[in-house]
Amino acid sequence: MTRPAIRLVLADDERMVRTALRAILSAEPDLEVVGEATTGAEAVSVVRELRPDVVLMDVRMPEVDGIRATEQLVATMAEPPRIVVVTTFENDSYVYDALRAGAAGFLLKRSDADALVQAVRLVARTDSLLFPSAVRALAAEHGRRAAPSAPWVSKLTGRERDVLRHMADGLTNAEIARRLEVGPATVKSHVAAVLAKTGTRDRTQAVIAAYEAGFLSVG
Amino acid sequence: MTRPAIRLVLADDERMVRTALRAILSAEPDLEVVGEATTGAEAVSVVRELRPDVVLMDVRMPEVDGIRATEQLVATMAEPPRIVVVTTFENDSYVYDALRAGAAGFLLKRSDADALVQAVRLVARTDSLLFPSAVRALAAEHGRRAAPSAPWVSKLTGRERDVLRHMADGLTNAEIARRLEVGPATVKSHVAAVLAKTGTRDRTQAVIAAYEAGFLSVG
DNA sequence: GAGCCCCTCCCCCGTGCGGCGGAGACGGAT
DNA sequence: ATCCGTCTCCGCCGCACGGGGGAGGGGCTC
Repeated sequence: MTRPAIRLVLADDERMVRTALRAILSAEPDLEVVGEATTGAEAVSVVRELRPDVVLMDVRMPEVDGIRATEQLVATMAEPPRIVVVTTFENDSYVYDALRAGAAGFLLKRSDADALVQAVRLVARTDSLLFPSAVRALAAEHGRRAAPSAPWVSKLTGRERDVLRHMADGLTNAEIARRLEVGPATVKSHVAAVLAKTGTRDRTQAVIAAYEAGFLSVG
Repeated sequence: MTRPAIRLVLADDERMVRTALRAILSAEPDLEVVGEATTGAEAVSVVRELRPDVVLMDVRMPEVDGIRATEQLVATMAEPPRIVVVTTFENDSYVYDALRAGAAGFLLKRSDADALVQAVRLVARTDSLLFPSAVRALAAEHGRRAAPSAPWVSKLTGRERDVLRHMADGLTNAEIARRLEVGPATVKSHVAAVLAKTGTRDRTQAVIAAYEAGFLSVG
């Protein structure tokens, strides 16, 4: 049963992460890391050129993020590779976007080496298992809730949107800070900006406004 | 690294399917089929008794179907096993129900032996991989449209509903007290009860829960 | 280079909020 | 007659929150 090795590309802007992933994956005889990328744009070109079987794609990357890179690859390649989106937190709203963009899998950075390797093998070899097109359908439907939007939506900066999304998950400022990997004071600033722009007085009203404006894809 | 074998229970009303699954799975040294069931009801009792690591659960079964059996197991067991729901068609609406019921995975009957084995190993060993809580969230949301209201809704008293509605209007406790013509302390009590019954931490989370449960008339 | 926006982070301060642990009154159930 | 659930209300406490008013750096445009 000697199959050709599974060819992998790693896309992550942090060298340490790439190194760690490479170390884990290269230890497996049936896995071969054929390329790396440090930005979303680079990921797209590297993947187009090398045509790997699986891509481990970080969400957070300079220039073009992992979601957009995934979108582009899935949309433009005849036979796109299986793309596994890697992130730190499972409740990240990125998840939905990742699935909608066409990601085949979703992996947490805190996964152990064993899980990582098995996940790679799994997505590489099969297309009929854990949540295949069904998930795509779910995510697509989720996204179809693209609502008309309220006036204030367009006035929010990128960071403010991030913060509002997390507010709408019921997180405290401290928790949001941890997830966004910034200081609590920063989150406070963004929250204040969100409250001002949404014309609300506290986080609860802001979340209500978000729901009613269809800002959240749930609505 | 000799780990204890992964203990499996197969639940399927067709003997042929069980035999086939058993043949495939038993060929692997690290997998052990410890029990079988032919109905949903039987699956529940067998699983409760044997406490396997993974259950392969057919959707279509006599008496109680696989979805309900999954629901019951996940809801009632302290440490429910990983339940992989098995079906024939991927666009089956069962998929959504399965995920919502708490299934850890979803497998198509046309999967080859290799995929089956790997899927079992994967769900057994890890809980942080391909589409974890995110899928659950998606499925839950999907279900909300079809079947509104959450379990906690019916448990709220009349007054608690009143208070929750006003909370969802973004009012403070003092404001709610004025509208309901009661003391602020009373509102606090009701709010506390609402938080307890909705399993939320603060009013923001409670409002989110209300929105997502379709508790509000306009949502 | 000046101006502007965005993101980051800091201080102080008042308070709304939620947890904890009560209590009295009413009404329906058995 | 007793019990239980509901609604009403109390005090105390700690903390997360939001307001006010900043500061510094990077990136953009003009």
